[in-house]
This record gives sequence, C-alpha cells and structure tokens, in this order.
Amino acid sequence: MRAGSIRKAAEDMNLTASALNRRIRRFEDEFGAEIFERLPRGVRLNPAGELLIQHFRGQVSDLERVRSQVADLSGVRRGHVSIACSQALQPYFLPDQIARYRRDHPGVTFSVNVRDRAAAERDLSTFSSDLALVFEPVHMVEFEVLLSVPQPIHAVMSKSHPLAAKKEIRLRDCLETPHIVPTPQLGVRHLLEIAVREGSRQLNPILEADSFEFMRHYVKYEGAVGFQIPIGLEGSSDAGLVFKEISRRDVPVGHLLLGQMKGRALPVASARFANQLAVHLGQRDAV
Amino acid sequence: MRAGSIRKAAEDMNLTASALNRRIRRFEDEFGAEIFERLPRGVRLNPAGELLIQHFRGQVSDLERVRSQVADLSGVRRGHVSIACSQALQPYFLPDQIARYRRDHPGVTFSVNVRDRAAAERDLSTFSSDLALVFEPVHMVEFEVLLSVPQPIHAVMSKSHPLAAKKEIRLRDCLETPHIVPTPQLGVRHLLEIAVREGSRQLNPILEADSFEFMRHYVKYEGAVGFQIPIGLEGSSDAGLVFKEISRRDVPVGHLLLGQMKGRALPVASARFANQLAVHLGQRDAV
DNA sequence: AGAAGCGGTGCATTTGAAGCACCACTCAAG
DNA sequence: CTTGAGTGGTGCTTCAAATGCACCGCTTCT
Repeated sequence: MRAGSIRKAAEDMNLTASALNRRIRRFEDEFGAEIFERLPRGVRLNPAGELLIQHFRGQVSDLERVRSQVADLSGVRRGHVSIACSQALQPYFLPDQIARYRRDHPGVTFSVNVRDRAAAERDLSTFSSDLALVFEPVHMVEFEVLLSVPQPIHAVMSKSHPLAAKKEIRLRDCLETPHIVPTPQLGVRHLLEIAVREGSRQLNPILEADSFEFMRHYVKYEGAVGFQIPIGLEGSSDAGLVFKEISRRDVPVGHLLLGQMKGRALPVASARFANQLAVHLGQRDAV
Repeated sequence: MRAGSIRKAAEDMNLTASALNRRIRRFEDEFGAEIFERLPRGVRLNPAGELLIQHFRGQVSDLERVRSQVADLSGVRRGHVSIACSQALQPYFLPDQIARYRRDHPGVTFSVNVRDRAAAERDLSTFSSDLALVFEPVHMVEFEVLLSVPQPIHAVMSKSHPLAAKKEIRLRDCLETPHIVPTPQLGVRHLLEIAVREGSRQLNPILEADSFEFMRHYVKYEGAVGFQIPIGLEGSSDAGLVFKEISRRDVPVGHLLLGQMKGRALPVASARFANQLAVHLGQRDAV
C-alpha cells in the first residue's frame, strides 16, 4: 500500500509494472472515471480514488465480519480483534481484559496497537482497527462512542515527595514543584493546557516525554510530579509510587472512550469483546 | 437469481454447469465454508450463504453509491433512484415529485416499484430499492424512518351518494351501506380491521380488491363506499367523486413513512430525492 | 549530456477458466 | 421394479485473457 508509483506497487505484488498498469486502466475504464492523478514522479489517488479506496476497505472489513459470523454459527469461536488504545491501557487494564476473554475463547486472536488520540481515530476510519479505547479523542467524526468513562487526572510522585502527605492536591501545588508532562498530542497534556489557560498559570516542565511508562519511573529518580489517569495506575505494584487525584476544581475531568467506526458492523468477536470491556468498565448497557 | 439449481443458474448466465459448479466450489474453498446445501433436487443457500449474499448485495449497492458520488464530484448530476411505494402514491404524488426532480437533474433516472407493505420492506433489505414510501409498514426491523406523515383514512364515494352530504362521516355509516375494501395485505385494510375489532362491528364488503384505482372507479358504478388515504386522492380531477375523512374517533390515523435500509449510506441522487420528498411532505429536517 | 526514474504500449507467452463428455446418484412416473 | 429426466461432480481439451518482456517518450536530478 501507498507505494507512490505503479512500478513499486507492482514489485510489492510480485507483478510487472505493465500488468498492474493495464489492470488499473482497465478498471478505470469499466468504473467510468480515473482513479489516479498521473504525476511525473508517480501516481497519487485523486478524490474519486479516495472515495473508492474507502469503499474498498470497508468492503474487505465487512467480508471479514461475514467470515467471523459464519465461523460463529458453525459453533467455532474463532476470529480476530484489533484494537487501538491509548498508552494508559497497556500496563494493566488491556492485558487483563484480553487474557480474560481468551480464557473463554482461546480461538480468538488479538492485535493491540498503541496510538495517540488522533492516530487511533485514523485507524478506525481506515478499518485497520475494529475498536479504539482512547482518552479524550479529538475529532469524533466517524467515531461512534460505545462507552464513556470519566477519568480524572492524577498526580504521580514518589512516596517521599512532600505532596504525598497532603489530603487534597491542587494543580498549583504540582506546578510549584518540578513537574514532567506528556507531549502535546496526548490527552492528559491537552487537559493540563486547558487548566493552565483558564487559571493563567504556566506549565514549566523539567521534562516532556511521550511515554507514560518512562515518566512513571522517572518521578522516583528526581523528586518530581507526573500526571496520569487512574486506569493506567490501578493495580500498580510499584511500592515506591503514590498517585492522588488532582482537585476537580483545577483540571477538567477527562473521559476514556470506547468507540468504533461510525455505522460499521463489527465482527462477532470484536463486538463481544467490546461488550466485555463495557461490563468491566462499569456499565451494563453497551451495544 | 434464485434458479434453484446450478444448471439453471448456469443457463441464465450463459455458462456451462460445470464452469459455474467449479466457480462455486473454488469460492467455497477460499472462503473456508460451504455456501450451499446440496440437495438431490438442486441447491439452496445455507445460513452462511444467506449471510454472504446479504453482504454481497450490500457491497454492490455501496459501489453504486461510490459511483454516484464520483459522478457528483465531477460536476455531473447523474445517478439512479429506485423507490418502492404503496399504490396510493402512483396516481398523483410520485409522478409529480419525480417530474419536479428531473426538471432540475435531467441526468438522473428512476425506477418505481409499486409494492404492498411487506414487499416494500423486503425490497429495501435486498437492496433492490434505495427508498420506500409506504403506508403503515409492518415489521420495521431494518427499516430506518426518514419521515413520517399522518394520513387519516378517507371514505370515497360518488357525488350522488347519501353520505356525500353529511358533515362528519362515521365508520358505522360506511359499514351500513355497501362498501368495498382493500385486500388484507394492504395498510388501509389493516387499519379498518383494527377499527372494527375494537368497535365490535363487522366488515361486510360487497367487493374486495387489491387495486385502489379499480376501487376508485367502481364506487361510481354502484352506490358504494370505498376507502383510501388523502395522498392518493389529492389533485384528483374526477368530478363525479367525493372523499371525506372518516371520524378519527372510529379509525386510527395511519402513517405514510419514507424510509431506507437501516444503516445504509444512500447514493447522492437518492439522498437528494428523499430530501425533496421530505420538503414537499411538509417537513424541513429530514436527513 | 547522461542516468534514473516514471507511465504507457505492442507482441509473445503462459496460465487459468470454460466447454464437452461422462459418471454417480435421487426421484417420480410408468 | 425399470426407466428417464433431473441433479451435482470430474477429467480432459480448448481457448481467451492476463501476464511478462522489451521498448518508447517523458520528466527530473546529477
């Protein structure tokens, strides 16, 4: 995919360029419109082609769903679930959930792709993931919400940090001590930005990173404060670590959303897994 | 379609049975499951096959939508609208609407299929019609309502009929004179049945017919009363005919529904036509 | 100027689908 | 029961359509 030129694409498909070229032209003929812009450096999809590839991807994924339904009605619990998720889900929640599901349905396989908020939605609309479990998604067009769970931002620090003893943690407390923040494309950072903008304070991070795992470890080395949502912390067996909710007066509560491509019919395995997630996230009425 | 045996199907497709047979077997192979039940008298789709044909029909219709979108973005207003409708729409409403639409978009073609309530819904779910405009549909699963318009049942009679002079027409008035009713599969009959059941009266039709046009003409020959909904009467230039609403105390008000296959994305031409229908049926906010 | 890309085309070649003849089987009618 | 007409399925041959190869005209970068 996305080879940029017919020759390269043909190579990827173990074909000659001429064969592929004629395939394309023949298809364009019977389709009634050009699909590619012919540029001197190669080819690129034109708007009609974009429409078409979108249709085609949907068609392939829908056939996959039919396959899985057929397998399902022959009694075999087989299938594949692909899920795009935010970083917070990888340490505890998702491994547990997948293991739980596979205990009942060993024939079902999974692919997990850790994505930032924008990329997760892109995955859905290109049909490369069935489900997305994302903290504070961005655009939300073509994103059909199956479930929404509030996730207030927590401060993460070492046990010995002065703030660890306080009863209520305010945002200004964190900003006045050395703090580390996620990179701008991440949802937690987004909410922090909103908070400081409203309160005319400023972030002065000593460190910015795109990995929550890294940040979680780093706060133990230097007496710093980090930020994370509870689902990425629950079950943490790290004895040296403390996490406490930041006052809701200071930082808006974010939401962890489970979603799918709008209007799409999911394969049985994915639909069932989505349902399990919904149950374990505390709601019983998800679709 | 629905030939019942490979040989007959092959004949319809100008193929030999052996070629078609091998096509099927090869497809079943790579699909991973049987599609047909092999019976001594021929073949029939098994459940997996039903799932698959549904997918396939949707796929074809969706490709049609993409085609129409492509034509649309190249500036050309082309496309095709297929609509299944109740009988009442054929004399005045639908011809007028289609002519209106084609005045603006001469490149758009139409197919109109008059169907009873059940068949119209079946047309939608087999993708053989894009839209359905039906009086009192039956099942409503897979039927996505785009618009609903109340249509109280009217009595139809010749100008000289005794009832023609009355100010308010009651159901019992109609039942006490010779009356003509539609066949049971039609929506008007359905509502009449509900009415008499509640009121412990009885239908004693002198004539039962599946054609409203026939019934409309017949009431002039014999001093009888017929039944129809107003959209099938408005604009009637038949001078000898009178129609009056039957008291809503007696007969429940039916609804004319514009709908599509649930969850399906319509071709541009069909979507626009649905919108026009919505506007002319008196609502401005249809999808 | 030359080389390395690119899309596109004419012609020979290959491969895979279709046609034909035939088998095994079921079923209904004689 | 026998028979004949229907069914799906298969080996072999035939043929057409898709592919590969060599080459063209073109742009772009060295």
